[in-house]
Amino acid sequence: MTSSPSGRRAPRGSLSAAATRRVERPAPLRQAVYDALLELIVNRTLAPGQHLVEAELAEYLGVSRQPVREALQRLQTDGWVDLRPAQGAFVHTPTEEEADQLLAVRSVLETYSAKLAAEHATASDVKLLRKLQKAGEEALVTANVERLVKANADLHAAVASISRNKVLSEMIGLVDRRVRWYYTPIARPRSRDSWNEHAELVAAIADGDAEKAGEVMHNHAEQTRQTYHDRKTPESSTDGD
Amino acid sequence: MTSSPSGRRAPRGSLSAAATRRVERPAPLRQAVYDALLELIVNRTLAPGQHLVEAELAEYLGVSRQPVREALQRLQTDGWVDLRPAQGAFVHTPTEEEADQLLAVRSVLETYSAKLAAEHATASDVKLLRKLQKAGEEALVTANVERLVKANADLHAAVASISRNKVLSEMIGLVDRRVRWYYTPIARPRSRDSWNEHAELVAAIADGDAEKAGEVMHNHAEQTRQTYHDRKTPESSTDGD
DNA sequence: CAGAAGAAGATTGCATACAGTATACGGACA
DNA sequence: TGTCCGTATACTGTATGCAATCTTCTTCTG
Repeated sequence: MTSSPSGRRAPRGSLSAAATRRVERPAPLRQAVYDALLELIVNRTLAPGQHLVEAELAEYLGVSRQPVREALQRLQTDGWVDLRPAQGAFVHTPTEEEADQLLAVRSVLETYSAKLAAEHATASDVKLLRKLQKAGEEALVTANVERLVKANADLHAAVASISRNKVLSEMIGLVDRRVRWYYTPIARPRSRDSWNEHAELVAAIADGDAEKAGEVMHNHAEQTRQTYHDRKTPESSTDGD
Repeated sequence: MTSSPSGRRAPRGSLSAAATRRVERPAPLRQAVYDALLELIVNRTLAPGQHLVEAELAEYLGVSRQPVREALQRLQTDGWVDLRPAQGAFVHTPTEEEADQLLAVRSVLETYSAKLAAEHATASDVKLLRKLQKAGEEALVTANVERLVKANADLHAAVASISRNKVLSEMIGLVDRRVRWYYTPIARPRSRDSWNEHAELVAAIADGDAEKAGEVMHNHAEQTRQTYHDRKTPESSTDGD
């Protein structure tokens, strides 16, 4: 838990492997801790409402409390944990209301991002989208839930990226992950419809039809929201949105 | 700086004064530090690009490095500083591109919030809006820049609050403050127009006309964006947006 | 004189130690 | 027997110390 004996930087030897954007910077431990904790929260190892004791997390992750605290700070501002003064961190418990509000905001943001994407998409962008779409369809036929969820997230992220608005893109990323967190445990069989809508979306973007793209995305998002509300009989689980 | 001798909680004597929501919680130092640093950044005591040395800030604020570090964490995730590994914190330097992207996102979010506000506004909500509008108009005639800026922020915040979507409201708050930070140093004489548009907005919300409210807010935001781009001759300074 | 290697200072990152506060348990008293 | 109070324990909040790293200045060499 204490100290790694030697250095932790990548060797400076050859420039050959410089393909990777940048050599891992000193690799702040807090970032690793943040990722680890987020993973634990998302996959529900740490249940909503659970009290996170710094010392326990620190020991579990093999670091001191300091990086854990810093990670918890970020997790709070990103909405994953609540930090009650003098009491500590608690995994955030999503409410019905909050989930709906997030879905609403996501709808607005994604609609806009789809519009922008249609305006800015290059040929290679469209190519990427089609590739992701194909990956999704394949995951659909193999009924591989994990791949399906990932394909879905990738496609949406790609659209956001193509919008060329970084601020927007980051915000969508944040909102999206939280929505998925709330949403995933709820089984729903919307995958086929969902990917049909994706196909429509990609087509609209390829055409550079901003209005259409926005409309499709809006309906897509509202469908998801509706599905969320309609859930009553948790059928077989698949990806969604 | 170190320890307050006695307790800091309010006496439990009578419940009469329970009007104040909650007794001041232990008041985490990091929060105070966060507020202090944000203030210093916004009013440009800490210039964009400036290197923030933890030890200096700590001494200046009369605390140890720890709370400063935690505050810097939050400031980073909120977009006010950049935290370069092993180098420290630097006040974020806004680029043209980023400012425009923020303005775009804000436009989308505020438009939506105006729509929702029109749908949810109660009589007392409208009353509050009219009061804020009046305060703005008064600040306008007295040409009190500071009051004008505040009145403007208050009105927008009120609309966001009336939308009854907390997630949205918080997001707008975040984006708004950053926009204002980029925007304020640029002189612009849009106040009169701006408050006329505000009046229109309030009227639409009072009518419960969501479409109209959204449209007015959209135009309002796009005007601001336009003004931002058109700035060439920094005329007399006033509030804006 | 230009450029590179080296050393010293400054600053971050992480770990540990201490103090203050909240919660839980147990006993005394009505 | 129930309630209140006091004590003990656990955990957070803050401060300090140390090692690793980055920056800058100096000095040496071509």
